Amino acid sequence: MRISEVAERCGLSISTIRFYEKSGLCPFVQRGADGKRKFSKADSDWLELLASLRSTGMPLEEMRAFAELYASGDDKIAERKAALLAHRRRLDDRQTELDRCRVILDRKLQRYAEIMEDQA
Amino acid sequence: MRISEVAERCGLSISTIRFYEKSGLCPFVQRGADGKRKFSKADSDWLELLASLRSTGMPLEEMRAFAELYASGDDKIAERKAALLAHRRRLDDRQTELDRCRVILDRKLQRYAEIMEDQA
DNA sequence: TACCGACCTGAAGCTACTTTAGGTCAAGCG
DNA sequence: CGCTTGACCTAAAGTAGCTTCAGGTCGGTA
Repeated sequence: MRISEVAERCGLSISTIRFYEKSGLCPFVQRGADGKRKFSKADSDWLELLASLRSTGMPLEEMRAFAELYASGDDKIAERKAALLAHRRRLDDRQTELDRCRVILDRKLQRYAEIMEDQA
Repeated sequence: MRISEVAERCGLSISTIRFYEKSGLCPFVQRGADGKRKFSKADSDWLELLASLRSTGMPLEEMRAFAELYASGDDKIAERKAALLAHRRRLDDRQTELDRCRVILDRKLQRYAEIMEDQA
């Protein structure tokens, strides 16, 4: 698969994919004789997972550690699961924060609506 | 109110508050004769609102524009409401993305659980 | 043959902070 | 009284996570 296709699939930009490779988040991506990256289905899936971890706030450093576990195969499954469970909790925190902000925002919008009512 | 109290209340760090002031997000904060910032209740509330906008992804540039509307008082209420409504939609997008990532994460955790089952 | 589009690299630029270095001032203590 | 401590101040440098830019290599097409 070409880099543009993978970008399309996983929702990361082409430069972000290159940046991730350079940062050691997917060091296993192959190259063709022409020097271009060749992505397998597994590579694409991995980048999609990375994208969803990143977009919910996992730091690159932690993703790099996770990538290393991933690279050393199924005997690190327990550690990989632990890493994702830790992130799962962070996701719940995000949800809480999102709800909290929604309340603040909606209250403010309500107040604005009332002021505009009075002005009319 | 001292800067440390405001930081406590609104959940921003002291340096972030100073940085926000320098960036024009709260140019109205008063100073004492000693040069120290003196925050009113309104200042604190404003920073709390900023914090919740920021933590749900509003860019500083947009916050700065919002701060300008805020500074010019109640005749800009309609525009302020429009800005918050636009952000409200962004918040919904975040929610959608969060849900999407939760599904991916939970599916992955499920897979790991199965693999560990097989290994046992 | 000349150009186009998709890829490549390294380096600089950008956003939103955080950290550091160095300084002021009031309060408390021996 | 001098000394330290702690909370504040500033300007500047550092950091994370990208994005953009400048410049170069291909394979295919008019």
